[in-house]
Amino acid sequence: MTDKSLDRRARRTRKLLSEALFALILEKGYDAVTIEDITRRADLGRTTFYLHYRDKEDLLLQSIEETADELASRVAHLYEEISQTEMNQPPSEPSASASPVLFVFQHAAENADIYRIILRGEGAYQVMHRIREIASRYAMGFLSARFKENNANNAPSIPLEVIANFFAGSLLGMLTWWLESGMPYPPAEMAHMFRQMTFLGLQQAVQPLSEARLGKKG
Amino acid sequence: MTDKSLDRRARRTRKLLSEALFALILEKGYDAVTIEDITRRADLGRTTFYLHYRDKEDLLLQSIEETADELASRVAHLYEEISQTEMNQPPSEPSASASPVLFVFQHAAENADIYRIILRGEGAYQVMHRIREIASRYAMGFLSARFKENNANNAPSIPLEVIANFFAGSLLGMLTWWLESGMPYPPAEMAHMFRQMTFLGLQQAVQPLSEARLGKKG
Amino acid sequence: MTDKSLDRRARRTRKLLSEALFALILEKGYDAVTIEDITRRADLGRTTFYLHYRDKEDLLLQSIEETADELASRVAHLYEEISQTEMNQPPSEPSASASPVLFVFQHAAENADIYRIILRGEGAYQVMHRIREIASRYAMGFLSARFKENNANNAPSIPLEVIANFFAGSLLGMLTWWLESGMPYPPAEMAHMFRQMTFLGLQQAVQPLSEARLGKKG
Amino acid sequence: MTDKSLDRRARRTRKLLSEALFALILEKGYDAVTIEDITRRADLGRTTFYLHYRDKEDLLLQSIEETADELASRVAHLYEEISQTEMNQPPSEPSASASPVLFVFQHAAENADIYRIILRGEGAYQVMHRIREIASRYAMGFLSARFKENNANNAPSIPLEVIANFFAGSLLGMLTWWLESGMPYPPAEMAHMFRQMTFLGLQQAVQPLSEARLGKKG
DNA sequence: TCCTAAGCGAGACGGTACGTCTTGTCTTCCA
DNA sequence: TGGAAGACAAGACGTACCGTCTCGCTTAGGA
Repeated sequence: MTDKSLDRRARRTRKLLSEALFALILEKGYDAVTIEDITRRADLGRTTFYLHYRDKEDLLLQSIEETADELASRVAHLYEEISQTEMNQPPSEPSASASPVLFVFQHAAENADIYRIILRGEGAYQVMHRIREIASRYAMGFLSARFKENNANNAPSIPLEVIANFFAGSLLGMLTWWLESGMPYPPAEMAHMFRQMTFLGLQQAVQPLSEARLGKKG
Repeated sequence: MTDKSLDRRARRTRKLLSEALFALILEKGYDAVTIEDITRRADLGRTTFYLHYRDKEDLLLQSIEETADELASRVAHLYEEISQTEMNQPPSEPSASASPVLFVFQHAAENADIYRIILRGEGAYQVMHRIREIASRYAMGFLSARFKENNANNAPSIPLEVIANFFAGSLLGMLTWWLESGMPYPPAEMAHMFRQMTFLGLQQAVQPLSEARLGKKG
Repeated sequence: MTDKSLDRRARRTRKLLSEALFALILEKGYDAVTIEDITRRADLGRTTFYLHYRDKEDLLLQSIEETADELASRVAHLYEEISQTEMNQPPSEPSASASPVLFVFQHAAENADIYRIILRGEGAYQVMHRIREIASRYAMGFLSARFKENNANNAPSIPLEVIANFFAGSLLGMLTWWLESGMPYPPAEMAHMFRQMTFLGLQQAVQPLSEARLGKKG
Repeated sequence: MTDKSLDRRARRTRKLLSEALFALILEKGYDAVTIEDITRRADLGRTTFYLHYRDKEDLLLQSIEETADELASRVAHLYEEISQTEMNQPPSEPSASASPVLFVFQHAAENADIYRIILRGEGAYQVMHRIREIASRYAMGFLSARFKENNANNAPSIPLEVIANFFAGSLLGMLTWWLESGMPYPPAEMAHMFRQMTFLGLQQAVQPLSEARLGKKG
């Protein structure tokens, strides 16, 4: 069954099903959602579900796939742009405009429901894993490039793998908290704060005036 | 039914059940574990399960409770000690010995199975939530104390709530990755790296020589 | 769910179930029969049982219904015939050919298994009750007609209700004994003996020669 | 565990249990009664039940035993008396005073609850069977004696076995109907009507004036 | 215009797990 | 020692979903 062979009707059916699933997950949680719940909500017969999906999980994964793919490819694009653009700029001023971090917060805001579902770990541990991987892989690439540039012959004080996963974990953690709290700050601000905390550290965040800190140090 | 009224036999039964559950979750994943799986493994009758727990979830939660409580109370203790001890020390040198962060990594190493289950979000989203809260609440208290000390009249550049959740998210992210990767570094090293990345930022991690950074800044 | 809407498959399933039930009741007694026994014997899934019946009792009752209805309607037919035919004949010669009593014994012989189950009171006290009512109601109608014909202005020495129930009780008692003893006499003979005992009394049965009795009476 | 070894306390416990059982059977029917229902009603622990009885059925049987034994022995006594007394009396005048039939109705009236339970076939098919046997055995003996007396060399027109079972069936049928209808006639009247119907036949009952019948015959 | 393949609804069916209920055994502790 | 309390195994119960299947209906696009 090629995607091409799907006529309009089938496509509509699939859309109805995935919308019903998302709505129901947010209402009752993934586990409590029944295939019949889904088809009843979508006003379809239970048999029809199995005409299109193997599983509740299959439906969820396929429904999320699109969003995840979009995120992954856009991040990849941005990463390439940045690699070329920022190469010649001081790393202490992380790109503000087209930053992948900003993009992620924007993307999450646009697809808040789906992100909430993913980040809650509803049903599909794998999806969360995949998102985590996308983030850490991006960080990995970015960091290794940056590191090579700056310290070609010194090993980093912290293994890149650790840094990448720290970065990914922080990002997912921030996203989760942000979405669960009802997105109390705009994406741009979140991205800014996130970059500050990530790159400059909490110390600087707690002591806003860099002079204060440097003064104490000196 | 007071815990006190539980005689030795009942206590043993409960222990058998929770051990069986942990083992089975790690083998097949929470969802795939059946009540009968559990009782068969524990060599008990299925009815007996319902004599002690309402649910598979009830068993999991009660079994985790202990570990979570232990963690929470120990962290609380450590926090108090630190509040008193570090008050008079420069914040740029995070306590290394009795640090709560170190303690968490140690505690996770000791209870690796349970942590893995919790952090995977297996079955109980709430448990993960609770752990996240413990972490962020601790961070909140710690940061607000630190902030008051240093900048009594300046608002922090980043809201404390955001910082606390960033901290909690990072910690859980690190723990998750660390446990899923088979704990490739000892707890002490993890705690050290985590503190570095968290407090001093990734910039410093990528550019190991503090001179380099300070030089660029200066 | 009309009987009409049941397609061939469902009808077959129901038949398999009721046959299995009858066989098992005769093997182990109603109480000892398990739903799973029934479905295993019928080569069906246990769930399928509940698709068609609420209960073991529901299955039994529905399965018996048919037989009971058949009996009731046939008896009603016979009763009407007799009412018209015997009206003009001396009541001292109970109809031998199309007698309802004979019919009942024949019907019981044809459906021996079901009758055995009913008369043993296996599981369903109500069924036995219904059969008893069919018999007593028939007798009631028959007797009241006969009585009016003969003694329009004299009250019977025994209340008709009592007579009718005596009749019904005798008939069921005879049937029970007959079936439990392996039907040692043919239905016709049973009907004949039953009519003799019922209408002419045991006295006559013990003293076979009518002369002897009449002589004593006269 | 001899009956002798039962001290007063144990005897009281047993009595409480059997009373509870009877009450509960009449309330909800034998099948619906639970061991715990019984012990709760008797204000005893469930374990205690098993100290005295194997089963719910065991309790019922043992509780009924007494009544059944009493009936059987009294009927036996009466039978012997009658055998000696009525030998010399015309059978057309069934003994009215100390008749076993009358006794049975009286006994049933006195133990109405137990009889109702037995005759409904509640739980113990065997008990009903035993009662039926007592009745038919008695009738058997009585009839064979009577028959020998009157027609030593003629076979009876109806096998004695059949007559005896007819008699027993009629009696149990009458009793059942009588008790279920709330005993609408006094025992003596029931016994009288029963004897009339049984010995003289329904024909006579329907046509109260013996002349009418004899007239038609002639 | 028909006809024909696909989407779809209805619902029987086998299967697995659930949580509940009752039973009968056993052990411990109390009066 | 009789009884109370209650843990436990065993197993049937009725329910809820699941995924498969068969049977018909409808409906839109190609002959």
